[in-house]
Amino acid sequence: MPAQSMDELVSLCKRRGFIFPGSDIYGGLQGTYDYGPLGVELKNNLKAAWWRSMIYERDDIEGLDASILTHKMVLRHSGHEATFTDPMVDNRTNKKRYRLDHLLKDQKPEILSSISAAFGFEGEGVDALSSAMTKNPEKAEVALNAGKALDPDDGKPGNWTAPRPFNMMFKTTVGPVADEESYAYLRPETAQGIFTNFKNVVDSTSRRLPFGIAQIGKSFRNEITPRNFIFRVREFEQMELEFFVTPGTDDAWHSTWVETRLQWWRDQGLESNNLEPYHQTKEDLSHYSKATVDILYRFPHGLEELEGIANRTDFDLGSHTRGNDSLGIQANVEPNTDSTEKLTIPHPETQKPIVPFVIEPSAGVDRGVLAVLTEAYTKETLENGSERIVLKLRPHLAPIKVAVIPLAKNKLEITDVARKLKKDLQAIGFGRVLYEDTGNIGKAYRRHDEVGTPLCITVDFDTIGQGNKDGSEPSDPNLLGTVTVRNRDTMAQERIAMKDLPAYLLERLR
RNA sequence: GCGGGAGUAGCUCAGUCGGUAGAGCGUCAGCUUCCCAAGCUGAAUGUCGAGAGUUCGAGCCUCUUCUCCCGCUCCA
Repeated sequence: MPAQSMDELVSLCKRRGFIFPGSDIYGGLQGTYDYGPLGVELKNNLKAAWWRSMIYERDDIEGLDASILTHKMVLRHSGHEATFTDPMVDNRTNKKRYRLDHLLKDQKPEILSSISAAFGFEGEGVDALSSAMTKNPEKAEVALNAGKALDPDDGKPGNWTAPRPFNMMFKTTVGPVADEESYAYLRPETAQGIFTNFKNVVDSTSRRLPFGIAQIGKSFRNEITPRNFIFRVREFEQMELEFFVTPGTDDAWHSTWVETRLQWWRDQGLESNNLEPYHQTKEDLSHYSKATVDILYRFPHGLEELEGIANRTDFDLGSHTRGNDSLGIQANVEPNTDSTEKLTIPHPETQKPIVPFVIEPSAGVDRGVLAVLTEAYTKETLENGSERIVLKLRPHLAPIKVAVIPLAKNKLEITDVARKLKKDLQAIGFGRVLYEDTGNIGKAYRRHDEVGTPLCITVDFDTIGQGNKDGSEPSDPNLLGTVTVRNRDTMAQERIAMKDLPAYLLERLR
């Protein structure tokens, strides 16, 4: 049974060195977490598994690592400057806070028109009214109160503040002079770096449709309320694929990718009944998307998004394309005279330049780590009544692959063999091997259960051809040069010759 | 940002009326044991989240602030 509460996971992560609060010794910085010695291994393993499945095991995807600092024009034309700046208003009476456009949409028609009249608005539509009000906050405050806008919570007229922008993107100054214009953004998603490099990748790899560009990297969002451990944080890591397809084939590719991604998460050890695809409704869809399927996972705090697979149509490449009004782009894109490029590729049949559609499977690395930890966390009651905590991680994700344990830590003949074995196994290169000599053998096993080490190898007296501590009992000559290998999940042990270990381990740690 | 709860050793937590800082587990060293958290001896680790105030004296009372949890709000 997976972890039931976030608290027990947080505690294990801190205790064993997976994840710590960011800036801990100064009281912590909200929405930041640091990965410790075991956490970084786990996270790297998860990313490596994704990269392998995208880049190495397929023939139609290229890799990329774009910079985090991003030109403001990129995020202007991507639509983020507009949509990531939500004007908020507060009701002073009951202390509730709303997005201005949401609040307006909740009003009855007659109230909406009296607000509109009080503001002196002459255009059409709630969104236009909202953006007009955002540009003139003082007048907007007067209009909201004069028009008696109702609070959706209690249905009474509120005492409204002026709308104030809340920017979800982190800005930073670039260069020595901090003035109005010398700023850049920390990217709010890795995707834009892929779109801006579309032409570079196509030109340097001779790719033709369909093909994808994959990237893993940090992104930053100034979340209002970071919450739930590493689930919602301000600095996080994404694994994103932008898969470019011929318009018309996009729906089929979208379904294909949903299936592919679900299977990948199952391969990381997540149980099917804890994974749930969710088809976003029209109201949920973001500004760029034609259809989005979320892969939800049953986290300790609830069923929430692990990955989103969006059909972004030709919106992104279209938006970043110079002279995009002449290319028959299907998405509703703003004219672009800032970009220097046409982000097009020949149509596979007509060879005419087109802006392709893009399917985007976008997964959160940190959320993935949290899901994998949640799923793996297991509390078992043993036959003797004692309890053990086991992280039943898939071997390819385990931070430590093998622990080599000398049965007696003060017996040189044994520790020498164990140390040499550790070194030899490490050299094979399947991941981290640890020499473990703290406490007694049972303690060592339990410690490695708790961090998910799949196999523990014990060097004992038989290994060195000695029946017991002082050699007073005869040793079985067949056991000379063999060790015991103990399985994390079953606790069963096997006797294996040291020379056979490399093959044995490679087969089991894949 | 609002409302509620919490913050004391690495973890889980106790701390009475305001009067010298505690337990269990864990960690480290040594001994012992030698295959599933056994035992013995010893040790380290606390600005009691931070700052200010009241007081002869504050872990405890007051204020400010930070962080975490729950519920709102938000969530490309």
